[in-house]
Amino acid sequence: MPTPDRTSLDEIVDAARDLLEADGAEGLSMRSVADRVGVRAPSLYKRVRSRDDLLRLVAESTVAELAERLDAVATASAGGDPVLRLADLARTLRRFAHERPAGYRLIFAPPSGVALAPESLARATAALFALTAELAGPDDALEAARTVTAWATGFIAMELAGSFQLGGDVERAFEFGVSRIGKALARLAD
Amino acid sequence: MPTPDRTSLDEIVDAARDLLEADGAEGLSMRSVADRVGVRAPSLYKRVRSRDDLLRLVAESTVAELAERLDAVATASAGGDPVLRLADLARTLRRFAHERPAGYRLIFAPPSGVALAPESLARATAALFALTAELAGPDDALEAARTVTAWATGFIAMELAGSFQLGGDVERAFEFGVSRIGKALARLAD
DNA sequence: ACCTGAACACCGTTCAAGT
DNA sequence: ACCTGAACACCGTTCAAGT
Repeated sequence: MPTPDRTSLDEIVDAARDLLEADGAEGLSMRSVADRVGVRAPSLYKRVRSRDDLLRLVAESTVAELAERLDAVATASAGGDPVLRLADLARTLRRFAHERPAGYRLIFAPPSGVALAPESLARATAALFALTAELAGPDDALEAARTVTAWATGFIAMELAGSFQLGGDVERAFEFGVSRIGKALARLAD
Repeated sequence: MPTPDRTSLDEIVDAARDLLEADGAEGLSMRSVADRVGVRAPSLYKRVRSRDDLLRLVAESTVAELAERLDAVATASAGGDPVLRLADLARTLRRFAHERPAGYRLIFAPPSGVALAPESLARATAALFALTAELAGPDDALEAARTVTAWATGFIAMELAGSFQLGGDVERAFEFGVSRIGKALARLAD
């Protein structure tokens, strides 16, 4: 005789996401997630294949949210100065990382068993890609997008890890970087 | 009655480093390290405070090695074109990351309980810092160093994580990035 | 069809007992 | 002074038994 469902995949992923932000990756255990949704740990395996699979689902849901936000900013600024639009996009990424550091890290520095679908990351960086094509021209668009993405994710990763230890103004360093890189891609002097 | 030492801190750190590169961070357990040096896991606690402490020691030894390599390259190229010297330094960092990906990640994306001494990272980036001061001038030296470090570590992190999924030539993207950024810091056209 | 308790093989870590 | 086995409180995961 079938029993009524006591939870759902969505509820599990949301609980996992909350635990991840509250307690970090090591606080997200199958037992803690199960506790939060009101079942026992073995029941989770009816809906996810493994803990890594659950982490992947959290990463997918987080990257989809990030993509939406980046798209919204790109749309709102459409037609403006590309160098300034690039800075807007980079600030949006950074703001997202500050709001959801653990989820951000899960996307851009996933543990070995967790891999996003290639399309998911591509969708999130599509707005950026369009902008770098505009800035650097179609021949260098891919290289330019990789340069910006590498800088932004590297900057944010170091910031979140507390690696900027020499003092100075982190905001200023961010603005310095995005402005110089934006201009370099457009080959503008100064 | 004292028993003779059956291992040493150096031997433990070396074993941990080898296990880290061979099996990743999750393969580095106190029991596996103990096995490798021929004692039981509880004995390790005579020489390290915790597993995180052991990871920190591995990170410190790795970053010291990296610092030596970067210094050697910087010394060898002293007096040359600063933009080319910067590219040399960046390639050296990338080569190190390819040789020792797990150790590299431990330095630039350490887990939450593992923190390098501030001086260690500063010492490793000293050569880079000197070069960016030369390129961008003393007023922007810190911001310039952060821009280069962020780009290089971000690029390598994405490469190691397999995040460059749109095809294209990763070597070309690396050379494109370092050359554009180097010139941008020096404010050179093209 | 979903959920559960019990169990297995692992962890990091502590500690009393051995030499 | 160092090393050990035993133990504790955790893991992820499997599986037979319940409803």
